[in-house]
Amino acid sequence: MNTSNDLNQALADYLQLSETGWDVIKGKVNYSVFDNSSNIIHKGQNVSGAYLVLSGQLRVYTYTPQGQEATLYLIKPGETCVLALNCLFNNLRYPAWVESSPNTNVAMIPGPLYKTLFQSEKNIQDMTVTALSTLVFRLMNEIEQIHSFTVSQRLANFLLNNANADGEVKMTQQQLAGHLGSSREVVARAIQKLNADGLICTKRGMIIINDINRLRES
Amino acid sequence: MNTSNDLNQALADYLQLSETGWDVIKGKVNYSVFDNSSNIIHKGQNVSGAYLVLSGQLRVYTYTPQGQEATLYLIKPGETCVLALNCLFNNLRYPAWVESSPNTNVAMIPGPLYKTLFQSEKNIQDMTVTALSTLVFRLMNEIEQIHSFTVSQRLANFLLNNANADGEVKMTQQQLAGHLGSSREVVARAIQKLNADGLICTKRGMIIINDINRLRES
DNA sequence: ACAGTTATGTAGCTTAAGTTACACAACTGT
DNA sequence: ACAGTTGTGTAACTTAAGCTACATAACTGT
Repeated sequence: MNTSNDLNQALADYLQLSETGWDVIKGKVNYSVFDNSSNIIHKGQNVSGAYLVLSGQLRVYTYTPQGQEATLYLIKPGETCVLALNCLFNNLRYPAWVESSPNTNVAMIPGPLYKTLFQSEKNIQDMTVTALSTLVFRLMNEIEQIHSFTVSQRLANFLLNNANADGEVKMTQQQLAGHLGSSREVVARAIQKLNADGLICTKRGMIIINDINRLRES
Repeated sequence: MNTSNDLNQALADYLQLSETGWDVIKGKVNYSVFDNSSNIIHKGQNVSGAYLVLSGQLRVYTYTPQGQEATLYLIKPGETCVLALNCLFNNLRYPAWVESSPNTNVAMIPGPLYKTLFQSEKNIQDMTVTALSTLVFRLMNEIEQIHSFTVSQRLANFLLNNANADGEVKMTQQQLAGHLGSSREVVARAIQKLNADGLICTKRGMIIINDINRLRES
């Protein structure tokens, strides 16, 4: 996916606009192609529009008071950056950092344009509200998890939710710690335990689920 | 606020609908008057519409795995129940319990009607998106707080944010624990410390802030 | 092949917070 | 006034999780 036509088509597929809606933004969408991993937004920046990932992946993260990165969430193809929408509708500055994976294409619809679309395009309304509500549920669920479960249980949960088809999670322990809001040592301890029980096995930069059923119950 | 006219007027003030918009819902809004504290929604219930608090207060809560209540948030006059909106737009069942304070008036706009209004009424769009995004920020902030601060610091924060004009927070320690997602004993310990340092003083069912500046820095 | 870098495994110490348990104080209703 | 209920104060114990520290393993580039 590299030609301008490809990108336009991908965007159109995701947005499902009416003809008049499409006319509004035609030629005004800003496409960015990131070949390498690079920073896109930094904290405090003004949000210029709605970001829609066409391919690749974006990572949204903040820093803990101790100075280590803490990943908030990942944005996959077809998804928008909810925080950016938030900022857009409330005129706030972006509260986090965003970094792209290699080979990532992003479409940016300028803020005023997006707001115009939002007023009349049913699909944009739906996408916006759905994105926001999904996040609300995810966050509430996470708060509940933090209060109710140990890091070990949350790790098991995270692995189950983020494993690919082969049962692998390709992340370093440091990255896992970032996602769980904990430290590498604590995560390593939990991994060690799961490993000893034979539920998972570890490789450099990845974890492989051995026994998905027992991991679910752990 | 008790006559049907009063309620209608209060609703109109909050919604700021166009004339056509108002015509759509006229006579179809369901007003509820709760004189005493009573349960309004229970977990798993289908959400019938958008709830707008006209006076009094609603409390949204779940239960911890240990069986104790954990307050998620309070809904004050002029605010809607965001979780209900969420459920409405995603056809989900309500994930928590809701209880009213004494003397609470609530307007319920049936779901289909609300969705119709949402498509064209700018103010309803704004209210909905604002309510959702505000919640997103609050939740993210809370997750950050949980990871970064002690219960004592979060308590201080909570007291500062929820004190009335006289610097009082009229809640029992059990209720405070519910809001912080902790246990009464831990909260009592934190209170004891703040009390010993002279930052607050305690009465049965309430806490009074003595030194707001030092509490901010604690 | 080798040096440099990044990731992992482990140990020991410290502390915030959860848990259990109970005495006592303050309200409530009759 | 009294019994019952609800809220508060406090102590002792246990544990998850954070922090420091370091050895070793696995990659990377030249």
